[in-house]
Amino acid sequence: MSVDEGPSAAQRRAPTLEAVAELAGVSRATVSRVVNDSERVSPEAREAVTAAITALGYVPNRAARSLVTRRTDTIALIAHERPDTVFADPFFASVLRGANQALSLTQLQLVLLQVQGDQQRDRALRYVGNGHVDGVLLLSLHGDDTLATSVSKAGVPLVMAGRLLTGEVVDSVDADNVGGAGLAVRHLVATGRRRLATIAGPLDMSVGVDRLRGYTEAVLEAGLPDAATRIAAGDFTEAGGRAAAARLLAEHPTLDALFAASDLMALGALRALRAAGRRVPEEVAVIGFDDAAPAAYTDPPLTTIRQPVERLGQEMVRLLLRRIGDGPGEPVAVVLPTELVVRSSA
Amino acid sequence: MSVDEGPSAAQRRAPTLEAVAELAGVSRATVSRVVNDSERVSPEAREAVTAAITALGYVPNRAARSLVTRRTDTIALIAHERPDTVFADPFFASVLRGANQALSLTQLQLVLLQVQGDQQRDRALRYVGNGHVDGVLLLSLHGDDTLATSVSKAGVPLVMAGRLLTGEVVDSVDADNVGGAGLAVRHLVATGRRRLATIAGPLDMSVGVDRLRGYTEAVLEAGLPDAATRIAAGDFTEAGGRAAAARLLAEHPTLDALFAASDLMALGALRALRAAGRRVPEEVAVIGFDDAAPAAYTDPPLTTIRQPVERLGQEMVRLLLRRIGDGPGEPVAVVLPTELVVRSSA
DNA sequence: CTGAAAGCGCTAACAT
DNA sequence: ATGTTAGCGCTTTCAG
Repeated sequence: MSVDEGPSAAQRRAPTLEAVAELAGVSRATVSRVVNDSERVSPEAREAVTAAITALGYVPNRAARSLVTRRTDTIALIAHERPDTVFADPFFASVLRGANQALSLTQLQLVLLQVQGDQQRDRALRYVGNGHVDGVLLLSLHGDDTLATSVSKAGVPLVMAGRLLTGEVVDSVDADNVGGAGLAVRHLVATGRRRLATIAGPLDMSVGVDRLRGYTEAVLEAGLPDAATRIAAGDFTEAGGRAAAARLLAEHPTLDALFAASDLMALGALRALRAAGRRVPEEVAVIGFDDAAPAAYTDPPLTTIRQPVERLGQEMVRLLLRRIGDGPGEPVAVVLPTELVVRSSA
Repeated sequence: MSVDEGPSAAQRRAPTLEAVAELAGVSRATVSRVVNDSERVSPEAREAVTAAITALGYVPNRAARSLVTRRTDTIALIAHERPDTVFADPFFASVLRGANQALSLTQLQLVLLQVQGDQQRDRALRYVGNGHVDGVLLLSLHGDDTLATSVSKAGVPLVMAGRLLTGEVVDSVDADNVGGAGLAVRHLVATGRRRLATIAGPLDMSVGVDRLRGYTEAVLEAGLPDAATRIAAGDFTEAGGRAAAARLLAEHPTLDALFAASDLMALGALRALRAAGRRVPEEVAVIGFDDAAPAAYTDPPLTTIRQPVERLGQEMVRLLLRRIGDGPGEPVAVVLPTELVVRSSA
């Protein structure tokens, strides 16, 4: 048995302002005022209108409104990813969740713009640049910054995650990656480790750069200059982490702790260590950053530096809303705290 | 240094049809015809218009168009989740990716409607019911079907993932869960296992029901009626899987194979087995369904039944587009094949 | 094949 | 405090 469809929504025309006005015995303008709860409207009028609205099930027509106000009540989330990349990135999903949450307090809608090739890039840019959205959230997973500046140049409010490596400053929200990496190092040192090494992320992304910098600064501060030289590059993937760990292990057989700049790389490191017959954490402690991939899935659970990914999404929206409301101004860079989450005895 | 913002997009008005018409020396109507590449337009006119369009960088104003056509060129993805649920579900992200991919071939935009409480539910329903979108993709993670029927009743084209348990039929795309579970059982039996048990998913979701049914039918067919009684309920989470496995193990200490109806539950089972000192897969083989959670993260990698999650998203969009284009008709239920992916010697 | 004209439903001056 | 009016940019009859 199929669900009864009735007349399609496109056919059965929704009630208009006009209808509400008539039923309430006022003018369209008054109804509009009530709907946008602006200006002074007499209590009686307001009540009559409200009643009519509920009676009719009136919902404002977004298109009509948008046509005159030039606002769209819509913001775009642009995820710029290379063809090879996983859109199913848990980081992305968590940010999305946070953003949606913050947005659910407003009347705004979120549209998703996935950018892969140059063609999609241009399409997204045109879409955004032509007033189809009130603002843009940019998740530039690859530190590719031309999108950010393009959007910004188009005069559309923009908030990005992370920061640009070019030195240009746009509104952004980021986790305290430098501080977090320091946290990891100090934890390892405090638990007696001395021969540290790190698996760094891609250095064309601010997050990769910052986590490496945090590591380096902290090991130097701890009086472990050698550790600052034990660096292997990873690419934020499990395979990359595994390979990097294997290399480090080969070059520095005596290392007793590994800081991986991402959760997936930490997982890879764990595997490499196991494959090499090293015991974790007895022989080699592993600590990773937590980018929302299931770090807790590892066995044993790895100690991690947690960044508040969901909150990051929330803050991005909050900042964007502020910018949309207040207009342009000095760019703001919000930095969210990171946190050490001890999960094993490492 | 901050990015130069210039006049905001809202201020600097985008070129209109009118402008294009003037530059091309034709009427607005002709430009409109060219833009919608419809009707007969003389080659010369078409060319002049095209040139003017590129010269001006014209992009149609969606709001204006939508106002008259009553189409929105927008479809909504509704994810209905209970408060406790993970939006960061890898399944969701993969479906999203697939949907976006299919959509990128069109001019449609995707808006995301996250539904958590009743309030958000109603809001989404009003939004959808009032012609703000041309169609709806429903990811009812919890088998809650009232949303589906509500949307359908509102006359808005709808495609859901999975199927309704009420027996109502709406357009849907689903993986072959029954067949997949059968695949798992036959694989286990073929590799010499005889004392099977299953960790079932929630039975208020079609996916839970179907995977259990597939298991049951297959073990009966294999002449293992006892296996049909060894069922523990899980909730698709790692913790649930772990607890269920522990229970099964306690009741049936001699079991030699476990079919988990989700990847996370398979992971939980793996942990429970390890905690109980059982070796995997030597003593107990574990096989799980692959819902896009990182099943490959387990160590050893688990053999899984893969469902094509990304394609599911694509097919949902395709079906929806067809429905939007062709209008109502007999509901279609697309079933996607599942596949055995052998990863260990289990 | 093309143009003129009439709105789509709403908001925002401007009156009153 | 409320009503009147003039569009927003586009599509779509209807004439020609």
